[in-house]
Amino acid sequence: MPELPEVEVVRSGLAPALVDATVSAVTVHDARALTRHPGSVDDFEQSLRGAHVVAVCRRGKFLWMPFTPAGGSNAARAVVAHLGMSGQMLLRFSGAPVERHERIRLDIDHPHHGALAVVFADQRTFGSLALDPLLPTTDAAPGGFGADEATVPAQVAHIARDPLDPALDETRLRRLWARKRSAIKRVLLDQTVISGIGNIYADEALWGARIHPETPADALSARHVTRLLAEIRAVLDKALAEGGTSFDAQYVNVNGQAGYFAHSLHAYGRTGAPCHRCGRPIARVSFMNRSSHFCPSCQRMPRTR
DNA sequence: GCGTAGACCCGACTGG
DNA sequence: CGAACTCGGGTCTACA
Repeated sequence: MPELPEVEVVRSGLAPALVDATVSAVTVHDARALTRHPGSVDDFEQSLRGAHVVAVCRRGKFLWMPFTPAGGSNAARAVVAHLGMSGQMLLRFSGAPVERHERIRLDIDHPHHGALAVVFADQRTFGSLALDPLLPTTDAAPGGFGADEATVPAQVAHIARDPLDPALDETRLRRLWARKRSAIKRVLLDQTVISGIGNIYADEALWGARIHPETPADALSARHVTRLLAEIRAVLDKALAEGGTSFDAQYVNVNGQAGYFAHSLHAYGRTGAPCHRCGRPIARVSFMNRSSHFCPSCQRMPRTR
């Protein structure tokens, strides 16, 4: 469930069940899901058993759950979750059968919802869970969506704030974009500049702003940048409202349900189909070892450099 | 030249 | 044979 809207769907689905819950058991089916955990599998299981979950937070495509350890006092660490290309967080009843591609299961007890299972399933294993220390944010603002505390996990510290974060530093963002000679699409995908945008929403936002994906970022006018930022926010908001983009059963919410935004796409995956603005066919080019979709007629490169 | 920062490629997987 | 909503480490280049 990879980009910001899909990850936010997961965050908001997990929060009611996980905030205030206590972890009763941890089952690691596949140690590859812990490649980003600094300690051993045993350390992961033992540190988490009996832990009390304080919040479910998100910045860009990263999720984290601050917790107080069994018998502990304050939340100094968090479970960091990244879904990679195919990760899912599923909420199941206690004792539910092992899911296809299930990598890790957390059994939890919630004061209102009772016993539940949180299942991390991941076909391609690019996703992971990890325990990570919480560090203060450099701007003293809350670490991300769903966070009250001004902290982020160490693994998330280098990730920029996302377009839906009120603490996003737009001045810094404009300055960074103005300095980059790389193609704007590449820059949109750089999570240290602005986070949460992946291949789908980069193509969609550039289509909406009528900007060619290979336009050098520093060639964009202030007006282009304003339009692009507005399109980014609009497409992410709309995708979130529609439950995210689901092409297949891979991208689902915590209850296994797909989102509807795939029906609203204008560029991504529409190779050869008529542009919804001008009717000319959407082009697909290979770019950075992945696909870029755009309208060659509506999205022109600027004439000057 | 050295050291550093930025840019970019590629591998890490499963499976339609 | 290799589509695919990911990330970061290694490596190369450019420059002070």
